[in-house]
Amino acid sequence: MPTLGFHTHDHADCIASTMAHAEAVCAEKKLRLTPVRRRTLEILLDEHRALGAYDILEILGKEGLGTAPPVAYRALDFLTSAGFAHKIEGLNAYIACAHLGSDHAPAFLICTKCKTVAEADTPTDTGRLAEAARTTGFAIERTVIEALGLCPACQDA
Amino acid sequence: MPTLGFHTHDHADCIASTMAHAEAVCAEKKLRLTPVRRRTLEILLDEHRALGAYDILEILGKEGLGTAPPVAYRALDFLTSAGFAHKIEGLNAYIACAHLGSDHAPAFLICTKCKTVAEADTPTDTGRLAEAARTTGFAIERTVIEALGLCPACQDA
DNA sequence: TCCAACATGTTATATCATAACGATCAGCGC
DNA sequence: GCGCTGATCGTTATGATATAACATGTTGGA
Repeated sequence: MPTLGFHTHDHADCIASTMAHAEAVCAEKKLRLTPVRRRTLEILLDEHRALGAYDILEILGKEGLGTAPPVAYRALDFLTSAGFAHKIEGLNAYIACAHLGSDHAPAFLICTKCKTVAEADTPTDTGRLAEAARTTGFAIERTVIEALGLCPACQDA
Repeated sequence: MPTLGFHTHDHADCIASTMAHAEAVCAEKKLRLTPVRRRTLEILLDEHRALGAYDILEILGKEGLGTAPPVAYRALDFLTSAGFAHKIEGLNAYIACAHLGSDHAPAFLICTKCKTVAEADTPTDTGRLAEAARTTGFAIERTVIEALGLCPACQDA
């Protein structure tokens, strides 16, 4: 069942619980949630929308955490590899994972106006892509499932 | 029923029939299939795999059809707007549409090694994204549905 | 014929991303 | 503690993708 995000929620709690979860996963898997990585994840969670690598870099720079592009890209690589964040290919932007903990093939509804993103998780082994892959012998490594459009709020405006 | 592309086929015929179809559509919709646009579509059909805008530009340049990036991007914008080509967001590359004529939400199986792309068309009003959009009031303008991985041939190699 | 819309040519620049290399740091066996 | 090893970081430079802006040319209809 998809869980979606165009609604209000306890934001402070969602940040805190996700950070706690990320720390637990890092401890378990011997990953290192360094200051830059931690802060990058916080920024993504805080905004709750898709951010470009250079948007993040600008914030990191103001806080003295680095100014060169690789700083942001390395942090984002780590977060996406660990499953803590996803890349939105349709926007060349990044977003915190809204479903930490489940092994998932994320699907996104992306508002092109306000850049808010709703994440709907789907099983990894069903759906048209999985079916097509099975019938052709294709080995899926990664899926990109995105819908670009306008969220309810931006349609009204 | 998806039609997929990791198999041999009559390539000359597939190019000819697609070009003929494109011309018919342009005639009907009063679109202008100019030399650059026509040649760009031919290039995409000829390769039958995802090509970057600058790959196309290089070929166009050798043929005297233009050397500056906007030449390629404008042709690609036209082709994608008209539905004759699609952008593969996961590769920042472009490919000719394999299902000209049907109003479709394309789904792709993309080999990251040889860049061959299989296009499976799906109805525009079903599936998880459409369902999620309906339940949230999201207005979909465009969908990006891609699986990146290895095709049968590249798995063996 | 003239106009308006569309298309093209060109320069410059914006945006997104990574290669490469040396310095530094954390964990680990001794 | 010492030194090894692999991960991480800081930095410079560059590569790859994409568009803004504006002048010029072309097309087809009023």
